Parts: sequence; C-alpha cells; structure tokens
Amino acid sequence: MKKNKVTIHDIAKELGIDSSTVSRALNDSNRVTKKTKERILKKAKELGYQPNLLAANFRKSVTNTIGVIVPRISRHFFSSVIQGIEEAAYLAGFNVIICQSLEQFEREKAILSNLVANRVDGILISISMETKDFTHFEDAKKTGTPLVFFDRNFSPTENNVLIDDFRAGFDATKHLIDIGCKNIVHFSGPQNLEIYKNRFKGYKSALAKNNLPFKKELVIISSLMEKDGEDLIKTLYEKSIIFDGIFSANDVVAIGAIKFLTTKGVKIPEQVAIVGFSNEPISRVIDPALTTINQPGLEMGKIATELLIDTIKDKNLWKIIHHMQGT
Amino acid sequence: MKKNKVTIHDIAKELGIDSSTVSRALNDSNRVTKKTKERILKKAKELGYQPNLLAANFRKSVTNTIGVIVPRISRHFFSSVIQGIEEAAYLAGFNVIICQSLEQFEREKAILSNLVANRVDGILISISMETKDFTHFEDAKKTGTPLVFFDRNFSPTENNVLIDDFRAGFDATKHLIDIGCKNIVHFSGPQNLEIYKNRFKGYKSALAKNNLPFKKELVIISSLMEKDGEDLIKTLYEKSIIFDGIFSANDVVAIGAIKFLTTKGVKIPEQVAIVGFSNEPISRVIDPALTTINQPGLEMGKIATELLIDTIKDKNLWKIIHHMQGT
DNA sequence: TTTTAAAATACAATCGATTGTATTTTAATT
DNA sequence: AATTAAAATACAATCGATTGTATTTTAAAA
Repeated sequence: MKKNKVTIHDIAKELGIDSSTVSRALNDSNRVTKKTKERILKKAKELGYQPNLLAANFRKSVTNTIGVIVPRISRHFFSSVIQGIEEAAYLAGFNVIICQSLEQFEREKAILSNLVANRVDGILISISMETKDFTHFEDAKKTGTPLVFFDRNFSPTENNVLIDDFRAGFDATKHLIDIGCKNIVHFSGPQNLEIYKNRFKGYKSALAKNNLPFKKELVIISSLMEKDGEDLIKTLYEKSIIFDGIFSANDVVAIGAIKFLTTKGVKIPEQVAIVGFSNEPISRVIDPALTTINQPGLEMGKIATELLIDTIKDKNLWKIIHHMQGT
Repeated sequence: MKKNKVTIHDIAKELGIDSSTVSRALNDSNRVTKKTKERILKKAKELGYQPNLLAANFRKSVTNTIGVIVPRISRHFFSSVIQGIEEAAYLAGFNVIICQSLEQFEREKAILSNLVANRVDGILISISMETKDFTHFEDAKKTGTPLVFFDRNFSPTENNVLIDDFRAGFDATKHLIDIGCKNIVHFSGPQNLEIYKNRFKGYKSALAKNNLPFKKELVIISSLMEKDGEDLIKTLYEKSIIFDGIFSANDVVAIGAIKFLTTKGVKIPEQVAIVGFSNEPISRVIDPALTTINQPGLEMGKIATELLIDTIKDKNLWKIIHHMQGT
C-alpha cells in the first residue's frame, strides 16, 4: 500500500544534479550527454519512478489524447468505427479515450464537458438520439477543442464524416421497388439527426421516381431499438395496414420486426421483403435473411481521425505562428 | 480559433477578489457568502470560464476516474460488463475511461502504464490472451493504483471477479453427455489464463465422472476466433476423427465450427451437439441453434466496480489516517 | 597556455487550481 | 461604544514537470 512519490526531483537529488536535466534526459533531449542519460535512467528504474502525466500535460497543456463519444459501443457499426479510430490514432501517436452517451442527452453533455475539462486535444462524436439542443458543441468549440462529427451530425457546416445517406435510402427503397414491393414501410429515427432525415428523403425520392404514392402512415419514427420494431410492426399489423416491404434505418429495429412477423407466419421475403442498415453481424446469420446496407465503419473511423488530427495540428501551427509573431 | 485562457485568476482579477475565494466558490464551499458565489458564477459564465481539470487533478492527485482495459469492446460479454461498470461508477460519482488491448500484450502494457501515469484512481482489467508475463501488473500495483481483474485473471491472490468456470465447464460437458455424446471436442483458449484452464478442468472432470475416456486429440487450444473454429474443425473432419459433441470456451469459435459443419451437411444438433460460452446475441438467432452458457456480464461489471471503489476508498482512508498521524 | 565556441548543465519561472493559515470584516453581546 | 467570536476573505505555498535563459564545463583552435 505504499504510494508512489518518486519525482524527477528525487532522482535529481540522489544524483546531485538538477531536475531540469532529469526531465530532459527522460525525454531523450540532445541537451544531455549519453552518460548522464544512462545514470538517470538507471536511477529512475532503481527508484521505481513513474512519470506524472497529469503534471506534464498540465504544464504543456497538451494531452496527446483524442476523446470519442459514441451512443453505444455494443453496436457493430460503432465498434468498427472505433477500431478505425484507434488504428489511425495509433499511427499518429495519439491515445484514445472511449465514452458512451447511451443515447442520453445529459450524459453526452457531461462527457463532453469532462473531456474538454481534461484537455483532450480533440473530440470525435456521433450524436445521441435525444440530442436536440446543440449549444454544448458550441461551448466546446469556443474553448478551442476541435470537434469532428461522424455518422450522426447536426449541421452541414461542421467537420463531418458521413456516407451519402440520401443515396443509400434511395437505393434501398429502389431495391424493394425493383423486386415488386408497392407498399413500403419506412422505420426512421429522430428527425433532429441529419442521417435519418436524409435516409427518409431518399426513401421518398425513390417512391416518387417510381410513381408510387407516399403514404404517411407507412413511415414510423422511433428510437430504433429491437423492441420498437416488434411493437410498431405489431400495431401496423393489427390495424390491418397493408405493406409488402420494409426499409429500416437500422438493422436492430428490422430484426424486431422480423421476429414479430415470423411469429405471425408471414413469409420473409416472399410476403414482406426487408432492407436494414448498418450491417450488424447478426444480420448475416438471422433467419429469414435480412438484406442490409453496409456502412464502412472502419474507413469512416480512420478518415474522421485523420481529419481531426489535421485540425489539431493546424490549430497548433496557428498557435505557434501567433506566438512567434507575439515574440 | 480562439483558445480558452480564462482561469480563476482572471475571474478574481475582474472582481477584485482573491483566486482562492473563486476556487472555493466554484466548488460550492461554505466558506464563501452566497452573494459572492453568485457574483463569481455570473462572471465565470460571462467570461466563458472552463475549469482545467488537469490542474485540479494534478494538485489533488485524484482524478475521480476509473480505467477499464478489455480485450475487445465488440464482444457482447465485455460490452455488457462495461455497461455494469458504468452504472456502478456513475452511482459512486466516478468517470470511466474504456480502452481495448485487442488481445495484444504490448498494447495492454502501454495502456496500463498510460492509465497509471494519468493517475486514474483504479483500474478494472480483463487480461489479453497474449499475456504470459504479469510484471506490468506488479509495477502498477507498486505505484499504489488498485487493480481488480474480472473474467480473465492470472492469480487467485489478486482482487478477482469471476464466475465458477470449473463448474460451468463441468455442467456444459455434462449436458452433452446427458444427451448422448460420447466423443466431445473441447475448444479451449490460452492456458496462461485461469478461465480456460478451469473450463478445461471442468470438461475433464465431467468426462471422468461419467466414465468417458479423455482423448487428447479432441482438445484444441486456439485464440478462439471465428476463423479458428472453421479451420480447426475442418482439420479434425479431414483427419476423420470421430466426434459427436463440442464444448467451446466461447461462442465465436463455436459459430465458426457450425459454419463449416453445415457446409458439409452435418446435422446440428442431431449429429454434432454444440455448447458455447458467453451468450453472444448472435447465438440466439443463428441457425442451427447454439446452446450457450450465460455469463452475467452486467452483474460482474457492477460487482467488480464496487470492489474497486471500496479498495480506492480504503486506500484513501489509509492515507488520511497516516497523514493525520504524521501531523 | 590562452582563447573561444559549443556542449552540458543549472537556475528559476511557470502552468491553474487547491488548501492551510493569517487577516479582515461582520454582527452579536455586553 | 467596546469587546469578541464567528464568518468571510486574502495570502502564499504547493503539486511535478517543462522550458527559456544563464552559467559552467569541455574540447578544439590559436
């Protein structure tokens, strides 16, 4: 239970040298002789020295760390994005902190301000479904912390990494039309998020281009959980509303619908064809099969991270230039 | 692109008071009048003050943060443990940092020392499969950072949160024997990890108790990836080794085996019955069905976190007592 | 051996918040 | 009005590492 108290000053004192030399030695500066470096490294190991990054980062006001906020790490899409983020961050020498908002606005706000207060160098974020107020992002940006949004964003003028959701929605709907569907249900998410709006627009556009009427009662907006899929399709079913296809804005809610429909003996895809979104691994093995639109999570993670790191470096460059001008 | 530079000193200067009063006001200390607090809070908001937790945590040498290291966040078991961790941590007022080792020893080491250097108050960890050398855990403990291991541990004398893997292995094997299996394959993981050793022991013990011979060639040790399952069962199959049951130390590798066997027209479970481990959601929907042993991830996460927080508080208590004695 | 530039090391301020102690202010009591 | 305890605020040290500048040491050139 002994607490680590060894600092560079302890090392310095033991060797009868100055702590600045110890600091430089530990950072492998060329201002310290090889011989002195070796003495210092040896002594550091001997004393069980553990650097205090809190102190160092505080002094430097740089943490070499990227914060990530996702709604849920358990979604395949998000964990593959995170995989991409970690790969790109590792290459650039950054650490990664992963946090989940669990689709809750308050948690998202708290996490964001905590990351900012902890002075991460930048933040990658995919907005929670509950989020309708975006001032916390403005606050974060005011502190100078660069933000990059991926998949779920709120404004086209921010740094965003997105797929073409309009087109994906269009293509998915078109596919259903091509195989003969006339009454296509659309499961959409909260309309405060651009992705769901755009997938919805794509759906509408595909209907229009193919001279199918848009029916308001076939569009259902929810939180896109599995339970939602079961409940909502049950309601449609019990209301005897006719449908022969479903375009779902994610896989999970589609799976809920499949579960309900199979219990009712509805043949999929013969009677009702279904297209989902995000390529959850479960969609590969579920029976009956679920067609799904692939989202390249890994690539999106990498690209978003590279964009963020560029922004961080630009900002630093900008700071350096201004500092030099100021001197 | 303006950088946040507002500190408590700026607030103090603007109001003509001392920064210590500002600090106390922001922390809602009762040493500051309500009226002064209000003035300070107003000015803080006006200036766009953002607290610098790096500075505060450095000074206090407490971060109110728990670090978590898991092999992969995409595994259902681990993401449900994390869910439990977050719930328990939230209740106790701690933040959570999630990191993944990706089953790599070097990454695990780097992450651990980074968390220690960043002075997290404690660490929850499930060891990577590659880890055979455990000195980095000793190093972390020497610095006074409490460690709690869950699911994958290396020593019974540490703080561990585990299920009874021996018994689970025994029961799984017994189940296969009860339904008539005589030649049961066992997919196990690296034997440096206690869980795999114990599940293996349970398997052996169930065979012995039921007078079935233990056959070395039926036990296959791997990294338990889906591809391993496909490849390894293929090898057995091509060697014409007879088996009618599989007890797999995780679900993922069992799914690989199922995929291969179904391509060969093997009926599951009629010809080969399979029991997996960890209750991946995919096992609920895969066809043919996979029986699986449930691991209560949420509960394990909660319990591990409570244990860790108790340890953190005990340590602090211990520090406080010693400090008081020293005074 | 002296001179001198370069290399190595020491000095000292600094980052922003916290906190124990000292001082001042407030308000109650005599 | 004087006394005094309590409440509010100010002072100043501190956490551990970094970094610009000053000083000393080294070694090469004169």
